[in-house]
Amino acid sequence: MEPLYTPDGVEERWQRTWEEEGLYRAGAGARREETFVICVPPPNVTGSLHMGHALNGSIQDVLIRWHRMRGYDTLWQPGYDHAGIATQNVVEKQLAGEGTSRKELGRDAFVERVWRHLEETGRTIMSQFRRLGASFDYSRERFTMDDLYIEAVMRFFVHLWERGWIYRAERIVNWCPFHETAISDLEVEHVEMDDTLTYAHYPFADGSGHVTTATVRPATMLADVAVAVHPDDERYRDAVGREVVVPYVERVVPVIADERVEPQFGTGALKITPGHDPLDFEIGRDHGLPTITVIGPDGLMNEYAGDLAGKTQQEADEAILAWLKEHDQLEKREHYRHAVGTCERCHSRIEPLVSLQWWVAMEEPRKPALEALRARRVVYHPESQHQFAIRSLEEIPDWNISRQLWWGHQQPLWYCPNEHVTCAWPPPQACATCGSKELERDPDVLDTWFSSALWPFATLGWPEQTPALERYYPGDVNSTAREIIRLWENRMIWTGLEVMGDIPFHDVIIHSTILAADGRRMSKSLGTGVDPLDLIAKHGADATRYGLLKMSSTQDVRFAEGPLEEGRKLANKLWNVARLLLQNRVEPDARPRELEERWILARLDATRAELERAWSRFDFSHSVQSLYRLTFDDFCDWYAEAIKPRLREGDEDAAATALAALERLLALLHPVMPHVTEEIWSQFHDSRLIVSAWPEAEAASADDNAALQRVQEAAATFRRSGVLVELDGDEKRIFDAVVRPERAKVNGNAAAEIERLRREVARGERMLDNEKFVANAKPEVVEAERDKLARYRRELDALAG
RNA sequence: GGGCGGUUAGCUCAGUUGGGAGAGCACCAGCUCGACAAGCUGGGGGUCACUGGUUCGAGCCCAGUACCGCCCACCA
Repeated sequence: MEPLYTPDGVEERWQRTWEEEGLYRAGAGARREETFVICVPPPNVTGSLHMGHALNGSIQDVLIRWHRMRGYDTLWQPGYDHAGIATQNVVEKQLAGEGTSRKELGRDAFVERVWRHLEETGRTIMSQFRRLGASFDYSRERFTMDDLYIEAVMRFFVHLWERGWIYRAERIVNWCPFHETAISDLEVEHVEMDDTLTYAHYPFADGSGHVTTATVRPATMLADVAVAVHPDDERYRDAVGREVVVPYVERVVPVIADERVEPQFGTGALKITPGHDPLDFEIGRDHGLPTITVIGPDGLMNEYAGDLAGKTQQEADEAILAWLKEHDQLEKREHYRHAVGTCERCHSRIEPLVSLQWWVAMEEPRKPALEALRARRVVYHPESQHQFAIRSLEEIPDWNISRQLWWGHQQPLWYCPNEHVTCAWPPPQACATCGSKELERDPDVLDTWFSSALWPFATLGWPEQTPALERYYPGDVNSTAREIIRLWENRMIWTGLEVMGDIPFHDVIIHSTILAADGRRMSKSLGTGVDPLDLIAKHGADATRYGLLKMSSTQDVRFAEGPLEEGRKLANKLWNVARLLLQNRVEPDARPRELEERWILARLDATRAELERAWSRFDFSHSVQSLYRLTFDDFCDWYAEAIKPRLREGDEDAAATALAALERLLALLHPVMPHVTEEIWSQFHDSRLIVSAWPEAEAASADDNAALQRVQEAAATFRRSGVLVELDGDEKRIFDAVVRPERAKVNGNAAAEIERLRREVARGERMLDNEKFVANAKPEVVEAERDKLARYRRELDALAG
């Protein structure tokens, strides 16, 4: 063994070995009936490992490896999401680069092209996860576009249809003019943009003056059907009920009153354009106004735009502005900064568009999920996110599930010439209503999240009642980032309750976001991303896992390399103490004989308890800190130093107990740092640590702990002041072994130490003289103060006397 | 505009029910001891964002202010 631990080669070797020996497989090493199941948030099939994956992978792997060692039948389910709009976007961009487009290719050729693209560059993340040491059951990899998975999606759709929860409605939706598809509210990204607010006169039809409205999109005036004001707005009291003339198109429309108009904004008069604005759509609907559409799905002015048909919106804006100027109806234009909806994939400006879409009515399906959250059968961590998840379900809108895309699950809906709709799977032979055989399938595909919502049970074989589904559903934990609570987590809960009759997991971990060092989000487009694979290459997978876990918490954290270096130091320290202890090849023996042996076994057990407590609460940051302290302070600095003289004398008991203690230390560290621990383990075991037993709880003696604490305090006093506190027996022996007073060059300062103790004594006396403190503080707090005062007085006497 | 979180050492962050202000890194000084200089020992460094309140006692509880971040949102 070399003195410097280098993870290169070692880590890859174990990753191969574990997988080849089947130790990653579901159920490997199981010694009990209970299962422990996590399904990974399926990454995009075209994606590559980023910091979020690496952090989340580390968290999940700690839980999986810990439970595997505890003997559970574990399954960590891997797989990929087809990521409809994202993947289609990538391929469309390629086509654009080749001077062609999906429309030129046609649907079948395009989908073929996507598959080819995935064969070349898809499905790479799972191998990157392997390099992190993630112990997925890779043999069970699933993809949302696998034939069996498609089957599940279709069957689930039909199930919802039969429940009567799927309906078609014409509504205003978020339309992406680049992808030419509707997207859900959750896929819209609001971005602050500079804009211009145009104030235009709408003359009264009777020629007596005008009302002024403000808009950022003059082109939409062509579709105006009213002007609305707030009912309590004094300025427009007389205007309500009269008629105005819309500029350019010179259409006569009413002035109406509606409470949803904000009197403070602009002029307080709002032009109503139901075809192109969500608020206007609602107001128009409630007032029985018609809907006019002048912008088409391609973002250009359509045939209802009269002489502006075929123009871009910008051209239409300019034409209308020119008209307003010419007719002296342009009041002013002013700079205006506001949030504009954009497509989160292509960043095109969202076009609110009235269109016919399919929806899932959420009123019924959300109920059991809400109940499960309220009853805390499913709990989000931290608590604030649990409350958020509940609020999200309380306010959940109906779900627009159809997307006008080609890459995805085509809806199992067919239309006959008589306009009947048939929903069926497998594909029907005839219309369910009229029996017509002329069926045409709905071209739309489903929202990507529709298939993701089925992940916990579809990956196990649903709708078939497979043995895997029987055994591994429901699962236990799900771990993810904040932003997909609504998109994914809540949906898995209601779909699980709906078709499986049970929740998919009982705990949801919402982990921190790792920000770039400057506090901005890590993102490819900003160039602020840090590649986890680079970190692994530099520090090793163990150190990277350690560092990321250290950075995990409930709040966002700025990325720093310090914690990873800490992890590397820990691996190296462990490696070296193992070198020391493995010099004496004896059988490990866990029967402690001496004080320091009883003490280190007690410390190991205390850390075991701390880890169990922390991991049960999904607190990983503190757990790795416990491991660091245990290894450096307790194991190396005290225990290893204390037994060195005995090892030198050839004390076989000391060597045997030391190896037993090392075994436990390796076991405790394994879930966090699997590679270095397995490598050391293999030096004195034929078995594999990954499937070895997690240490059992042991009884510990408080006296041993107190004795060691006396030695540690004596050491601190000696090092600070040069004063030797009297000790005897084992305490003296350990003190001599660790501190080596005969060789120590103590730069102690007794005078300063005496001064320090005097201050402490004075402080203690002040507190205990304070009657209100003694009367009001908890008895144990007062008692602790008395103890401390007594100790400081004792030490002061020893030094000064 | 609404909701949530943050502000503690030069940096990244802990601080569990109110009672000694901490860790790692960085910095300074001293140490080659039977594994480890990627080591060991010691040290310097803080108005716990600000203002007010409750309390014998506040980093922690309450009210407010400032700044930062995230999520949500139909002020045209």
